[in-house]
Amino acid sequence: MKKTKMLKKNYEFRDVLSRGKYYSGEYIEVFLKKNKTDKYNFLGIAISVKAGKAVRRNHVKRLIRENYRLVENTLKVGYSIIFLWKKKKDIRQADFQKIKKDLNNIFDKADLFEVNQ
RNA sequence: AGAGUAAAUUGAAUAGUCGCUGGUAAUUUCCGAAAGGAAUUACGAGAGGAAAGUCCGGGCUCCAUAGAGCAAAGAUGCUAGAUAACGUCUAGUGAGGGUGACCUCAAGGAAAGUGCAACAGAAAAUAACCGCCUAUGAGAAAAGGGUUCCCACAAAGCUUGCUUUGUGGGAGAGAGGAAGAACAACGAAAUUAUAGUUUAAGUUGAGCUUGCUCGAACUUAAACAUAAUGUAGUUCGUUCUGACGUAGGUAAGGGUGAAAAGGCGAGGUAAGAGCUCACCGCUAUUAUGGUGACAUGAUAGGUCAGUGUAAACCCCAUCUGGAGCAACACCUUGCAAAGAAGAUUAAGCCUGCUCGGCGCCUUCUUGAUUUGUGUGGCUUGAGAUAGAUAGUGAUAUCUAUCCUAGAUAAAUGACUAUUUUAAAUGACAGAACCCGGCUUACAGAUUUACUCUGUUG
RNA sequence: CUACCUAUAGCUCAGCAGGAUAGAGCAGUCGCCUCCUAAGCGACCGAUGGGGGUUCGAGUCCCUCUGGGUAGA
Repeated sequence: MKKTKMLKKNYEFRDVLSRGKYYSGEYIEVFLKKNKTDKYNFLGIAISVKAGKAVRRNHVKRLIRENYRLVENTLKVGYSIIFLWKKKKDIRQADFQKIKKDLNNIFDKADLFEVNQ
C-alpha cells in the first residue's frame, strides 16, 4: 500500500471522528477528512471490544484492509479515512463480498474515486 | 453387540493469482545532525492445544549487595520421591463412592485456650426432666374426732309442718385431701386521704377582768379514728387439678434432632451401670515388615469420664523482601542536574519496630530532568526431534540432528480450483519478555488397554 | 500489563463474626375509596450472576467460571 499510511495516535483518531464527514453502509461506517499532505492517504480501522472476541475482530480488520487495498489505486489522494464496524450487526455475518459492496457504495457517495476511472 | 472406564493422538491438505510482517544476501547512494531509516530484487520462515483466564511457581531487570532479628500479614498441610521451583506431578497410605474397569478427598491438632451448635428435645456437653429402685413422711389398716345420711328429743323462727341450731343413737351407699392453682373474705406493718376527733404551739378575731378567757376561725406537729391501697400472712370459705412429697441410688428406656455420651449379648443387681465376662471397636506399650505414611500380631487398659465444627478464631510445622518488560539500559532533543570525596545525624526513604544502609551540607569533577511512530531488552532456551540407558513412575543422564514467529493501531488475508471427509462457508479460539503447571472453552475423528451385561460357538 | 472492588425483586438499596418463610421504597397486578383520575388504604406478584465444595445447615465461608466497574505506569 504505497500511497497509504496507518493512523496510530489516539488524537489523530479523535480528530477525524469528531470533524470528519460520516458515511454509513449496511455493515460498516466511514469517517472522512482531508489531511495536510498531498502524497498519502491515512487509514484507520477500529472495532469495539464489545463486538466480539479477538479472532473475529482481527478477521474483520483483514477483510476491510484487503478491500481497501484492491481499490487503493483508484482513489483520490490526501484524505484520512476511518472504518468502524456497526455496533448492532452481528460480527459473525462479516463477509468479503458484503464489505466490498458497502465500501464501493460509500466511496461512490463520497466521490472519492478519481475522475478518470 | 450394547453400555462404560482410563490414557494418548489429531484439530484438514494441495495448487494458482494478488497482498502482509520479520530474517539473510545484493543493489540504489534515496532520507536524516546522529542513532538509524526507506525503496527494489532474490531466497527461505511466519499463532495454539489451549496462544485464553491471570490462579500458582520460577527465570530476567531494578529497588543497597536484597541484608540480620522480632512482630504483623499471607500461603501450604497423610508419606516418600520428582523438579530450578510450585498450591504442580508421580508412586504409595488411609477414608469414601462404584457390580467392575476405576474415580474422589485443603487428609496436621478439638485432651492448650476461646467461640458457635437455630428449631425440636429431659438434656447439645461439669447430662438426672420423666421413668426405674431404696429409705422415710403422708396415705391405707386400727382407735378417736369430724363430715354425709337416717331416727329420737329439745330450742328458735314462721309459711304450722317445714327450716335452722344443739344433744343422743345408728348406718357405711356416697364422701374423705398431701401438694398446687384461681377466686372470695379477713388482713400485721407501711403508704395516702379526711371541710374527722383530741392535745400542744403559734397567728388572728371577739369579749372584758387588760392579761386572761372564748370561738362550729386559721396554720403546724403528734396521737387516735375512719376510709382506700391489699403486700407478708390467715381461713374444717368457694371452685378446679388431684396421689404423692422429701432424701438418696441409677445412664437400661424415653416421641426430638444432623449429632445423644462405645456397640451387642450374657451374667449381675434393690434398680441399674464396663460393675464383671465373651466378641467387635478404641487407647497405650511392644514385636515384626516397610525409607515412611502405615499394616499385621502380642500384651495391658473400663477414668474408654471429655459430641461436632479449625474452607470459626486459634495452635503446631514448613515457606514467603517489594515492584514489574509500560521493568530496565542506550540514543535523540537540550534542561540544570549528576558522580566522587569529606564531615554531620535535622526532614525523608528502605512495608511496623530494633539494628544496618541511603540521604543535609561543603569541596572537586563531569554536560543531561524531560521529549520521541527511536534503538536495545526480543528470542539459543530449565529449547525441539529421534534413539539408548536408569527408574514401577514423575523424571534424569548420554548420543545424534536441528534452529523453528518476534509484531507494536499490531503481520497469516482475499479469490479460484481440486482432494480427503458425514460435514471444510461451519468447534473453541489470535503470541505481545520467556518458561513449568493449574483452571476453563472445544465440532468432531482416530488409536491403545481394560471392565460390566447380553447373545452365539 | 499489573493491582483491586463488586454482582441480592423490573429499578435503587438493606441483610455478614454461618440458623430467614431473604426485608424496604418506587414500579407492576387486583380490590376499596371517587362521578372519573390522582393521592390514600388493603392484598398479591416478583430476587441471592452460573457451577462445584466445606458444614447438620451457605445470601454469608472456600474454589472456579461469567458479567460490570475502579486505580497505576
